[in-house]
Amino acid sequence: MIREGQRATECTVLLRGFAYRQKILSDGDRQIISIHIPSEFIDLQNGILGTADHNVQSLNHSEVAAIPRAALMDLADRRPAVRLAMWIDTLIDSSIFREWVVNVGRRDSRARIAHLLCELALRLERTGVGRDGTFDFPLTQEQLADATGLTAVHTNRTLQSLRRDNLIQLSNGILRVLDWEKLREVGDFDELYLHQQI
Amino acid sequence: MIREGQRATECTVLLRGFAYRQKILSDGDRQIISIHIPSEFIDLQNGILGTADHNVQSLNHSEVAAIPRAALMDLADRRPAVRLAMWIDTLIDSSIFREWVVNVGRRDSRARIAHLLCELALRLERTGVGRDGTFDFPLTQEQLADATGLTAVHTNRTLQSLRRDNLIQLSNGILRVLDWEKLREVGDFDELYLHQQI
DNA sequence: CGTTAATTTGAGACCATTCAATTTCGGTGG
DNA sequence: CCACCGAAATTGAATGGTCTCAAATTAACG
Repeated sequence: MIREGQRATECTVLLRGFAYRQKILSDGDRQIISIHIPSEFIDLQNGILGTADHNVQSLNHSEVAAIPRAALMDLADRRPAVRLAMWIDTLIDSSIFREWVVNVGRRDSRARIAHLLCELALRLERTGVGRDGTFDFPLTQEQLADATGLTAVHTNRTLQSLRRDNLIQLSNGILRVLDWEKLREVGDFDELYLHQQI
Repeated sequence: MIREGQRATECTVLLRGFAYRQKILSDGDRQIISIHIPSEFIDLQNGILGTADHNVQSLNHSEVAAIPRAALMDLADRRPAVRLAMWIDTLIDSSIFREWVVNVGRRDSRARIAHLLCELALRLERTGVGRDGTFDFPLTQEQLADATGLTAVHTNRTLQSLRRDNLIQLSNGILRVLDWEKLREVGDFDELYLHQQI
């Protein structure tokens, strides 16, 4: 959808499906930097900064709305409320990155994955996708690994351990959270950083 | 300087000295999320979001300017250029976080530290602090460790390995980059993400 | 100088990786 | 509907990078 180094001419909002942002290292390894669910801006920052510093890919069949950069800037100039909302959107984005730094920097594999699952489940719930602790979750284990800084093999084993403890159920692209409280605890999850309290 | 959960009433700009932002995990571990040098905003995002989601600490004796949140917002409303500049400032912040996710997520200890040193050296150079590859660098090895997701012990050994290869010199709070190109290569460093090209 | 913080060193343990092989799953064509 | 295929998930065993714990050395500072 967007390639690193590319000049931004428009901004896109994800309407349906999942998307993710990633960076590729010189040795071919990759790190997934964020995962996006419907209704989220996926490259607002590129629109403002001008040059993309990372790639954006769609995860499954997805649908986006592209807004010309100029139109967006014009809107921002004329509507203070919209402008502030967009700024806040990018700031929450930023807050999530900070938490991800913590996640990959200081948590062990179980906590990393539990934390990521908590975050996504909560965000999905908040946007009304999925309910009763059941969500679409189209990430492969390899993608999950690249998002948590682990290998696919170890991600597999860690997921098994979370399943064994009856914290989650994950198969066929469907995630079911069986024990919210425990999962939160394992993932050291505190949602303050999502800045979602209304 | 700022404590997690605290309501923001003012924004601060760092005038002298270093500062850093950190998050403390429930088990007491900590992750340093960013390091700030003079002339940078250290909590603009808190000013806009309202609640701090992390702590900010000063590293050495430092000096800051505190701007009342209301005054800043007022300025933003009346001066489009300033407003955009502030937005861009927070976006570059965000871009740096993304790179840090990659750094702690997918690079080994040598690369992590080399990358961090490259980033800071470049930022210091750009703001005119230090020259000839020589910079103030007041981080202790423990803080360096918390910024790279390593332990202090391993950070020590890794620094020794970088010194042994004549890439850097680091002691008494002074960093000297001896071989820019090699250090860049070891750290897999590409400055695009700093968005500093003028 | 004395005291505490910071750095350095050593050895052993462990979490996560690597490499390779096997099994399961989802989709496709005959 | 079954056979087939590639992708994804799973398993095993060995390796290795980083951690842990503890002690020694050096630097910083009043």
